[in-house]
Amino acid sequence: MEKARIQDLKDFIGKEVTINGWLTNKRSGKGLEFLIIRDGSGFLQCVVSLDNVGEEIFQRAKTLSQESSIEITGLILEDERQIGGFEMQVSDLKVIGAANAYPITNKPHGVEFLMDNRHLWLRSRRQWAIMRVRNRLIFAIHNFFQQEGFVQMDAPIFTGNAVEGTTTLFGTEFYDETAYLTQSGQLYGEAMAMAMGKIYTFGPTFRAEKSKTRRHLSEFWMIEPEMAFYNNEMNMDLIEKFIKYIVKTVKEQSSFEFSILERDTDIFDKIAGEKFPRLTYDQAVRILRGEEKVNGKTTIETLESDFKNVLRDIEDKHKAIEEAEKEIKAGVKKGKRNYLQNKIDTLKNEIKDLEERKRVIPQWIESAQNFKYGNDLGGSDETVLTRMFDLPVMVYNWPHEVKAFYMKRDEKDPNLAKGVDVLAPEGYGEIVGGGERETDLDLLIGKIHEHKLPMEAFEWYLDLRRYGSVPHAGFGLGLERMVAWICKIKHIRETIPFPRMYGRLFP
RNA sequence: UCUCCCUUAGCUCAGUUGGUUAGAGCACCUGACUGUUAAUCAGGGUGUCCAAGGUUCAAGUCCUUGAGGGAGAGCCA
Repeated sequence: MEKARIQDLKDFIGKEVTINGWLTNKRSGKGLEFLIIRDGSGFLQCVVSLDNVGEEIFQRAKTLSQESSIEITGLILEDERQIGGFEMQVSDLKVIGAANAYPITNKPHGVEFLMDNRHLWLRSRRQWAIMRVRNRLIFAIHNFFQQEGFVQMDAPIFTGNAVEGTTTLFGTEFYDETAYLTQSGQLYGEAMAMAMGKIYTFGPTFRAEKSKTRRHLSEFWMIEPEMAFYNNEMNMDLIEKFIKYIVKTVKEQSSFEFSILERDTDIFDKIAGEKFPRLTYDQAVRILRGEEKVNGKTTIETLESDFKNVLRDIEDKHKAIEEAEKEIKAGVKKGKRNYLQNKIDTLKNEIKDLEERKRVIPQWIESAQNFKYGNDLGGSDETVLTRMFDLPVMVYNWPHEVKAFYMKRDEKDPNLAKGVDVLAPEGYGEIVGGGERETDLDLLIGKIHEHKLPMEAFEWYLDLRRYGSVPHAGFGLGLERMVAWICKIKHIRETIPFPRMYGRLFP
């Protein structure tokens, strides 16, 4: 019997095939078993009918437990109602490996339980979809840079010194010396760019920040392009072209995954079609404080109307809960009661989220109004800024004090550095940070002193300015933050197969 | 490092002003139902109420300390 993967079933309509997979869910009727199987490439409902297969195979199907691995054979039919659009009329079923009391059921579980069972959680439909999008994203990123004539390079993971002195590093042993796990491949990227013209790194990055937030990992993957003969303007053009390419490609290739994730992809069309707002830091601060309007509204006005909407939503949901509870009290059938109880639970969770927003929006308003010129943008400030545009927002020309030592000083205003941050919409915040690099040897040496970094460790880097220095620029993109935003996942821990974060080293 | 919240059955949770024998759904098992979409319906039993100490006639419930987890701030991609 010919074997097939679920993703290729369109070539097997009306034919009999064998599929290897796992049972993900099961429903039953008299003389009928509906097995929902997955094989890694998709999902398929397989119908086992007592009349077709006989008593022995039917019993096998009836007692099959969740996540048992099987070899299943049958006729493939088109059926638009089913997941994936196909269905199998089963003629044979073999059990490869039975699963006993699989811990993750088709009902809700808590975060801690799921994280402890991450090795199994990856089999679930949502996690499957996220990992598939991640895969597509990685491929699209490589495609983009290869098409643009970039050379991929691997930067070292062991490093002898910090790139940005402020960040905490993971120390490790390197023979008789102390080495640190890399927190950026950028300096090495600059060296390689002088050899290749345009390069990009794609590798793991480690930061020992004791951050317990939804946007932080201790180990994450970063893409860092670096281009010779590039200024910050060209850099921003490239970033915009890059993000437009990514969202367009991923939308085309992952529609099934996005439907599982219930991700509305309309915003990707807007992003691919419209020009990204580019704000100087000064202008971003004015907008944030409510001194400058966007589309006729200030941030304060926008947030206050958001706040009112939140209050109204909370009230509506409380009313809906009351009504459902009344209905249950009046006495309904068990099925209806379960349905209503589920609805109430969902509403309660939604209210929790809304209460969180209700608590937080006034704080955002206050922090935006009182924003101090010269500071870096905080998490809420980023959310507020992007809320005004519903597009990725580029903020450039920053006060040089908040940026890294290698950032190029603005010729027109020595207080500014030619860096750029790209803020993702929908509350996701900074996904890209980059800028033009300092080429002035003396300024660079001064900055290394200022940041109290060990000069001898940077001699090789200074050589890049001594031998044929050119204007150059680049940026860094956090893959997991990108995946989180593209999939509209709340927490970054679901965007990488086995997250390493503060308080989590297993499994 | 700081602030707030949580910890009750294998899992998700409810448990009123402290008051008798701590509950529900799911998972699991048995049966019913010939097209189910988290199928449904009937039946079946399970607890170190996170730990230690305290208040009280009486603690899952109140207090103190500790452990684990979550959300946020700072820092950052």
